[in-house]
Amino acid sequence: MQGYDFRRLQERWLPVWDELQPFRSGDPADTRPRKYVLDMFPYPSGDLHMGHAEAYALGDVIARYWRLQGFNVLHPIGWDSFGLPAENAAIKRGIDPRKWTYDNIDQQKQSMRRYATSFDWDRVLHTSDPEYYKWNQWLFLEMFKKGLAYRKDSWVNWDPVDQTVLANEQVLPDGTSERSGAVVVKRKKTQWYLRITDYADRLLDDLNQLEGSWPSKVISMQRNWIGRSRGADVDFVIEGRADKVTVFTTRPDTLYGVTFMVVAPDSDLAAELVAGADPEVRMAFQDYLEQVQKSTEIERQDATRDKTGVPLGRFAINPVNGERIPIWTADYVLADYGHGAVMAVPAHDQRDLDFARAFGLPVRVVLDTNAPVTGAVPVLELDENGQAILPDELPPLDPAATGKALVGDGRMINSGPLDGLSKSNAIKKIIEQLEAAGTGRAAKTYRLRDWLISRQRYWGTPIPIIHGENGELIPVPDDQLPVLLPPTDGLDLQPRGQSPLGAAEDWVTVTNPVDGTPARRDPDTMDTFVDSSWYFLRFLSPNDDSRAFDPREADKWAPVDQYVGGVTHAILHLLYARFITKVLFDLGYVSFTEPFSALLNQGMVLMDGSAMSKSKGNLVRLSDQLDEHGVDAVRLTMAFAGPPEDDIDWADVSPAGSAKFLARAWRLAGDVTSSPEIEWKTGDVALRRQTHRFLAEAPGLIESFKFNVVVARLMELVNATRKTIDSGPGGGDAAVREATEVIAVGLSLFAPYTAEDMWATLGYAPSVAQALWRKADPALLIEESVTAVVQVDGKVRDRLTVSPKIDSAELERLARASAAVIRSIGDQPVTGVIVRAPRLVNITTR
RNA sequence: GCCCCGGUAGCCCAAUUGGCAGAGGCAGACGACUUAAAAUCGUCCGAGUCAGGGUUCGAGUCCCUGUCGGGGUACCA
Repeated sequence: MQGYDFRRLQERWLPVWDELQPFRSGDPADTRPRKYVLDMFPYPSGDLHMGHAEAYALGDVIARYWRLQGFNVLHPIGWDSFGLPAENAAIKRGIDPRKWTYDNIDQQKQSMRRYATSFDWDRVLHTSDPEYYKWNQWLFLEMFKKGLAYRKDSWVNWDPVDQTVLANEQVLPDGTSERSGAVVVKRKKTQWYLRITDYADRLLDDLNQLEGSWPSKVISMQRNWIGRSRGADVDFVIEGRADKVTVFTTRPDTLYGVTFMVVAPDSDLAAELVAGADPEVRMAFQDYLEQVQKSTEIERQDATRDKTGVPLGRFAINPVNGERIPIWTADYVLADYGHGAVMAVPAHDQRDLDFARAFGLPVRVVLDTNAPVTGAVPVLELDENGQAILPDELPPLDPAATGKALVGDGRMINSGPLDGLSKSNAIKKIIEQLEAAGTGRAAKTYRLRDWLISRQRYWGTPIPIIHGENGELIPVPDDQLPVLLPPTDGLDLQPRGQSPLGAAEDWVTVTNPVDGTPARRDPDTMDTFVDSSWYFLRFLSPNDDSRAFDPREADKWAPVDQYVGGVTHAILHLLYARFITKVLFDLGYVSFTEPFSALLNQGMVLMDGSAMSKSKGNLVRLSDQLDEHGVDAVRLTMAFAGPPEDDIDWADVSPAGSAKFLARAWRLAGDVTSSPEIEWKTGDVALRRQTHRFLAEAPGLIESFKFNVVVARLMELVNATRKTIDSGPGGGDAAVREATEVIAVGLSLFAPYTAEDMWATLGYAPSVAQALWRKADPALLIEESVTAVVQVDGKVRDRLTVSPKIDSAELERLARASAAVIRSIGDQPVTGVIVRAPRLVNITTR
């Protein structure tokens, strides 16, 4: 007999699976219950790498597990194949982005096949196929018709390297582009947006449903990103202006402490207010605005930077006390948050205080934070002698002098009718008063902004809008979809800040479908996150050319039962997919509001403590690993390395060790000498118990993603079986066959080639992929005896072998009779006995 | 700055959720087989759970403080 040779196994079984196609899910006569297991689809840049290998190994464990449990599992794969890298590669090397993209897809497809991923290859999709992006355009037009897609002239994030606008979500916290790494700048542009802010409350509140099924980290990141704050809108009369200006504040209780107002320099409001001011003021404002616009996101977001700003020479009237306050402009106020204007309360807001101190503006305390809050237990500070400092001896509250805004709770002062109230009571009362007076109301606002989806690049979905001569926006009629991308011949794809499509004259020039007058196509393409926001639905009927997806299939399969992917998409992709799902629900196309019922985030694969990269010289090539250790060993290593959400440092794990274990398991099958018809009952009881304990435990471990523990249990079972063969009843024992069969089925989750070969050696055909998980025999799970620990004062003094059914009184009697226990108690009085039958007795003497 | 997560043998990780700290692997040592080596098989070596305090009959597990590491977020009114 030959030794374990992973190359031979791979060559033997791959053609068999191709022939058998055990992972097809589309049989309408299939009556098994269904599960939808989805891996995030890849972007086709080059071949698969170690990160893909981890993600797809783990997703495959879950898909194969549910199949073993008797489910019809939908486990599809496709490619997120639009996007800038294809276009940039095309520019750099002069190849058509189509060729680059589809060549890469072919390569990845072959690698996945070799990697033994259990995908349903009948359902493959590529988002760059016209058959796919047609439905992107359909979705866009559905949203356009509902007012959810709209154009807006606004300051946008501009990537000066890729020469395109970016969504807020694509700008990293350090102000650089997540794609190109360039420092993002602001430009004013008319762009297409999707009205995700209309869904902010639902996107936030529905996260509660996902609690427990999604990683809490992702949930909190999404909550943070949506960033709902509650407070009040307050209307301020502006001198010399008919309309009031509304500001949003989370601290309406401090309204009596307002000493000035600040508007965002890049807001329409600032421009309008300054228009009526003196020429010097206008000049100063212009200078300031230019200076602000020149600054990058990085500079702007540096909170330690000194406050800057200029007065606008205009005044507002505080609605609660009639005070006249100056209006300033400063870039610490953002144009697109709230109303682009704030009421400044320097005594109780650090930013306002910094600004007031920089420009000598008044500071008025309206909340005494030294005063005990009504109903609360006062916390007194102690002096150096440990004596309590009484409130009236505390240092005076003077933020103007200390530079520290008073943000705590306390008692309202200098606030007319609010005096004496606590912060939260004052907020309630002032909102009532504002509402009664008609000068304000309770309000909430969000950090989330509308989703900017237009891109000035070639390799994406054309936006299906025609611009009429008079600027009207006409949807491309349904029967003219898809709007195909023009060929790249003669087009200059070099980024120049305008969509290359605009230069394709034949393509861009059309007649107005309404009145036949000359018109032009919208030259922009969509953000590729639109493509990936609904692809999980297209998998359900990938070849349906009459609609985006078949709602009957959606009722059968969706939402996705288990989604698997990297935490890098915690905000972007997952938020967009949730949003689009809710839109499709509102439009009546689906009957659920959340796309992914459960989410597993796998960690990253590192090398020597950091992410792999060519420049760091720590790149581990997947193909090298597969050549050296084989597919099964690499997959097993991914599963065994630790909890799936933890990063794997390839330097810490041992694919060679995995290969050794697989060889050890595989040899068991060759040592089984009994036939499949053997009577299990005749087998070695100890091994049978262990086998059935594995059968009972493994499902719970898999379902809680403890793949590493399942592998460890398999190792134990292999060790025990080996022992039974070599130094027990031998390879002819029924328990050896039973254990080896269970090992083969268990291993099929992680190491399909090895498992398949074992299964054949054990005399079964055609495929372990079509086997089922065996039920554990309850009779074999009952232990005959257990070890009871006897403690004295918490220290273990004796161990007793007892029946698992022993009652407390009997166990206590045995424990107190133990010589070791009696010795250890000595002549101390026994003060208590805790009995947890059948495992533990603790006798206390204190 | 704010929010969240983590620290268990030299290393990667388990521990029925408050009940004997060790399942598994890597590395290491020794032995068997071999002319020898590899492969294989067997045996062994190993922390008292980051530090301090608290709750409890009992704490790796719960609470507090600190520390180290990781992540998210940051003029969001």
